[in-house]
Amino acid sequence: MKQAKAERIDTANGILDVAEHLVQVRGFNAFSYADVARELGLTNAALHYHFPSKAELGEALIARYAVRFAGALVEIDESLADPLRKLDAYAELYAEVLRSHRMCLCGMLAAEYETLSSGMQDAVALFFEKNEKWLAGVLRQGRDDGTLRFTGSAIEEARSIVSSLEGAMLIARSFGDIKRFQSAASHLLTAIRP
Amino acid sequence: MKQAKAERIDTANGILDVAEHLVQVRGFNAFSYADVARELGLTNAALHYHFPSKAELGEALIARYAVRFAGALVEIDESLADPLRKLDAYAELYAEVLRSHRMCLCGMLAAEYETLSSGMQDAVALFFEKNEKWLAGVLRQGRDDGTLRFTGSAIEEARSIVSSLEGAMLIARSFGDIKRFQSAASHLLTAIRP
DNA sequence: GTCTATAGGCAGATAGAC
DNA sequence: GTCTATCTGCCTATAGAC
Repeated sequence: MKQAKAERIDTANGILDVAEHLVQVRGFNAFSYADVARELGLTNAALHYHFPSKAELGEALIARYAVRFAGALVEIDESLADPLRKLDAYAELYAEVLRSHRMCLCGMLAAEYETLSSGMQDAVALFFEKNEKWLAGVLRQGRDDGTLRFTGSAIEEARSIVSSLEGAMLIARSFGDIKRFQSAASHLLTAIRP
Repeated sequence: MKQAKAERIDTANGILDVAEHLVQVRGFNAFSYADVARELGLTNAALHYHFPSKAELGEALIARYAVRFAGALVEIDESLADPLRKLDAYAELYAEVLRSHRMCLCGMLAAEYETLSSGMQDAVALFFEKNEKWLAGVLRQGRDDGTLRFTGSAIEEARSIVSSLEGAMLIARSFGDIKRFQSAASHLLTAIRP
C-alpha cells in the first residue's frame, strides 16, 4: 500500500550502490554517469533525475556510507563489552571492505579531496572525526578498566589507529594482498595490549 | 658545448615537475595535458612530443620520483648512523611533502591503482617494496644494536610504518592539518623506542 | 621542438515527449 | 520516472607545417 509501483527496489538506492562500488574501486574522478546507467540498464538522463549533479550524488554517497558505518559502530557497542574485542571488530569492518577489493569510500575520497565539492569535503572530514571520537571512547574505556594501554591521549591514539588502518588498506590494495592488511591490523592491536 | 640551444632548463623535466605537482594534489585522473601545457606556456601537442601517451608520462613520473626518493634514503644512510635518527629523517621526508600540500605521489596513485596502466601499477608497488626493504634494514640494525625494540619481524614492522605514514598523510590532508601527521609520526616512533 | 588545426570520443548536464 | 535527442565542453591523441 506504500507504493503504487514497486521499482527494482528503489532506483535511487540502486544508483548509490553502483556508484559506491565504482568510487571505492576506481575513484570519484574515474567513473561517469554513463558507467552507472549502463550497469542498471537506465539512461544518463534518468540518473540526473535522481541526482541532478555529480556533486550531489557524491554527497548522498558519503551520507549513506556514514550512516551505515555509524550503525555498525552502534552494533559493536551493543554486542561487545570488552574494549579489545571492540577494536578487533572495528578493524574487521575495514577488512570486509578490502575483501571485496574496495578501498574505504572516505579514504578514497580523501585522496581526491582537492577536487571535491566543499559539501563532499566537509562530509569526508566529518566521517573521520566521528570514527576517531568513537575509537577514543573505546580507548578511554579500555584504559580505565585496564584492558588497554597506550601512551598519549585517547584521541591521539584514535587518530593514529584510523590513519594506520586507512593506510594499510591503501597499500594492501596495490599488492592485491589482504594479508598485508591483516598483518598491519593485528600489529596495531597487539601494540596496545597491556 | 653540450646543447646548441639551452631550453628553459629541460622541457621534459619541466613537464614532469608540473605534472608531478598536479598528481600529488589532484590525482592522476584529475589533471590533463592541457593543465600542464598552460602552466608551461606550451601546447598540448608539444607535450605529446615528449610523452606520447599519458601512461608513459605517468611511468616517467614514478620512475623519477622513485630515483629521487632512493637518493634521499642513501643520503640518510650516509649522514646518520643511529637507527632512530634514520627513522626520524625518514618520517621527515613525508612531512616535507605534506607541507607543500601534497600527498605522496605513490600514495595518491595507490588510491587510483585500478585505473592505472600495468606499467604504472608495477612501478607503484615496487616503490613501496623498496621503501619497506630499506626500513626493514634500519629496523634490523636498531634491533641488533639495542636502539630499537619491536615485536614481529622487521619487514612486518616496516610495512606497518609505511602504511601508517601514508595513511596519516592521506587523512591530515583532509583536515589541512600537518600537526595531525606530526602527531601520528612521533607516536609511531615513540612506540619502537626501548 | 614547437606550432596550428583537428579528429573522435566521452564527460556532465538539460529540454521536452511519453 | 524514464526516455530520446542534443548541447557544450574537455579529453587524449595525431598530422603536417615551420
